[in-house]
Amino acid sequence: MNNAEPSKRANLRDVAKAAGVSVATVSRVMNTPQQVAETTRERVQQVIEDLRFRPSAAARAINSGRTRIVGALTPTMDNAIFARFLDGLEGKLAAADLSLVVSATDDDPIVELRKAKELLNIGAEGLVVSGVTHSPEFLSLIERERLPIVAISYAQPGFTFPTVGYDNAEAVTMALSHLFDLGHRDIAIIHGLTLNNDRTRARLEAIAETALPVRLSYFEEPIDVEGGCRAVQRVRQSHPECTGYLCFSDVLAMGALFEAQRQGLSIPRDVSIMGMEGLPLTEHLSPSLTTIDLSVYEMGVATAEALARWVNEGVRPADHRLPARLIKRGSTDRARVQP
Amino acid sequence: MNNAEPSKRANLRDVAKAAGVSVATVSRVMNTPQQVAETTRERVQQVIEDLRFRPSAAARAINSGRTRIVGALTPTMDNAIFARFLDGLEGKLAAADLSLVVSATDDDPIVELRKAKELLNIGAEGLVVSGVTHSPEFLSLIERERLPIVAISYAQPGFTFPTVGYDNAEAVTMALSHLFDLGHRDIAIIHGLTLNNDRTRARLEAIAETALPVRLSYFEEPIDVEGGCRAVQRVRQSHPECTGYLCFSDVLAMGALFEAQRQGLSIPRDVSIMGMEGLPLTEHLSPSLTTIDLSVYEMGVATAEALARWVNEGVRPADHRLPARLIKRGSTDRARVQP
DNA sequence: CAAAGTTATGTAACTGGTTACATACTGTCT
DNA sequence: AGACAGTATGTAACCAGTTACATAACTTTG
Repeated sequence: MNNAEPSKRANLRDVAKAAGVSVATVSRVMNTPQQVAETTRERVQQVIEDLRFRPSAAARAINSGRTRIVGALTPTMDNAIFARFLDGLEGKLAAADLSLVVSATDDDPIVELRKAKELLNIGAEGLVVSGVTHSPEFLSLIERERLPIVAISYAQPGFTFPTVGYDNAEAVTMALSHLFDLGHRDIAIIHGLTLNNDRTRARLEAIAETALPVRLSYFEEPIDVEGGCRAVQRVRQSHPECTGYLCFSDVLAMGALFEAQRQGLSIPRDVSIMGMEGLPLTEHLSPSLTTIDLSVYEMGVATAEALARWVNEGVRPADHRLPARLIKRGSTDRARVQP
Repeated sequence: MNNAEPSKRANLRDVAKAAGVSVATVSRVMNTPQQVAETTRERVQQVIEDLRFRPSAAARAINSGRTRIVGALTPTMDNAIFARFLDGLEGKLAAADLSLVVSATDDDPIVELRKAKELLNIGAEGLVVSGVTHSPEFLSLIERERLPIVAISYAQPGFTFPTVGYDNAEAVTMALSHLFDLGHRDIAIIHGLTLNNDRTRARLEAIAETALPVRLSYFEEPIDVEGGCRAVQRVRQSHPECTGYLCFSDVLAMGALFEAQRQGLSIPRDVSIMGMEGLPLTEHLSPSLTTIDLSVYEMGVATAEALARWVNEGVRPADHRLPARLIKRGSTDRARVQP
């Protein structure tokens, strides 16, 4: 009575044998059930359930050439902005029956290339990358594989791959103008590392070309709250005349706000601070943070739609430009009259 | 002269033919190169490069039975705590040559079951889930597939699957004791939705069993900054006598802090507020937030190590209990003397 | 009632790798 | 010189599905 089954997973042949039909019939029950007579279909279904048959993804993939997997290469996940983006991305991809593999690049092109290759090795059918600057090896890899790929956080119609993102120049100009309109003339630009980050560089270039009569000073720090704090310490030391702090990220802006308050500054009376991104959190700070909303969640959704159509239907998506919108809140106000 | 190649991707046979060797030799060049004579190996390597040959992941998987993919089912990604966890998880998994597919369940067991099935369908070799409460269908699915799986955020030795997490009861008791030691007797417990969240429920149960002579009132809100704000509004209305606010999440605590300050309360003079999780951000708030550090990043790393060993080497990991540590900061202090 | 059409099912080739086994070649030892 | 070991390579089966084509049974039509 020792029913010592090897307990191996059942395959198509096992099901066919148990149901007394051919493998083709079982395959049809699963893929085109209307082609199978009702009695046969029900019998096969029953066997499938009894044997707990689950078709092998690999075997399917080998025939269809499809894995239904796409990959996202982001600098990190531990950053509110990418977390929010990925949340939007995953939700919409799942609706299109695609699975999302995430991979952090740490803003290093070498890591990006390596991880992109790994994604291809596991059969990713499409990719999401951050920004439009990539290593030549990466670009040629994508090109020769003819891989569907979408670049995010950067609106650049006509780029090598479709872009889903905002116009960084427009967004930063909007921010600078806001401070200018409030009378700020000495402005500290607090930004993330420019190394391997074209979004930051694009914003800096736009700022550099401004026609507004403002005096700018620049402070580079890693994009975390700590970085925002340190930036403000540096601003206070080297450029205490600045009355407007423009941060290229809400995270930096939060750090800046906290540190400025810790230093006894009243925001916005003494100094105006603004961020960029539009994280939900910023609304609840005291004072609430003026920011440029970059619709990050929507970017995730739009990216998923674009990539899903390309991967599933072969339609290369058009560029998708997301609006940048000034959200005026409590952390910015008219500049104090200079002494 | 029209060299109209169909430009199909090269496969093993193509490479073998072009190099004038058998498919077995090409396969050996890729997997056990030392078995192949040097001249042959070099010739084949050259053809592989010329033809841009990339072995099909599906074909490999069909033979090895391995996909090198694992899945993580988290309630959401758009939450600092899971983002940080996933970041640690992905990094360590990548080092073990495993790819991470993420899937948001929205704390809904039905979605969890559906997405778990989808992960199995794409061939996930292992799973990460949040907490130890799951639908019976989910549990039996895991059991009959004998799938390596790790539950996080919950230390429970002897549970159906290995757990990597902290002791929720210990953590919350630590928090409550801290407030008690500071003289707080009327304490508001601000927590996330209990529905489908066993971490929250475990903390509530531990709190309910406390021997400390304190008067507790409970406020349930979604875990976001907004929720923290609303909770404080409710506390101020219905239980203004509370001097200690214990939030089960740093995100709630931030909202609570902001709202309390907005209502003109001085923290920690009028009210002490504390969170749980130990997000880096909390250190920089004004006042800095007292919290229970739950080593979330480390949890990601430990989970990756546990799951990677199980998936790669077949070794079912032991439970891994992470320390909960009180980080005393500026947002808590001695309770005002009651009038 | 035979020809034609429809429907259900089966056979076997095919996808792209891996690998057990067979074979051919080279060198060593007695 | 012949037996033997060791190395390099090839042949073909195999993994678990899909699908083109063949076939059989049954229905419809002239």
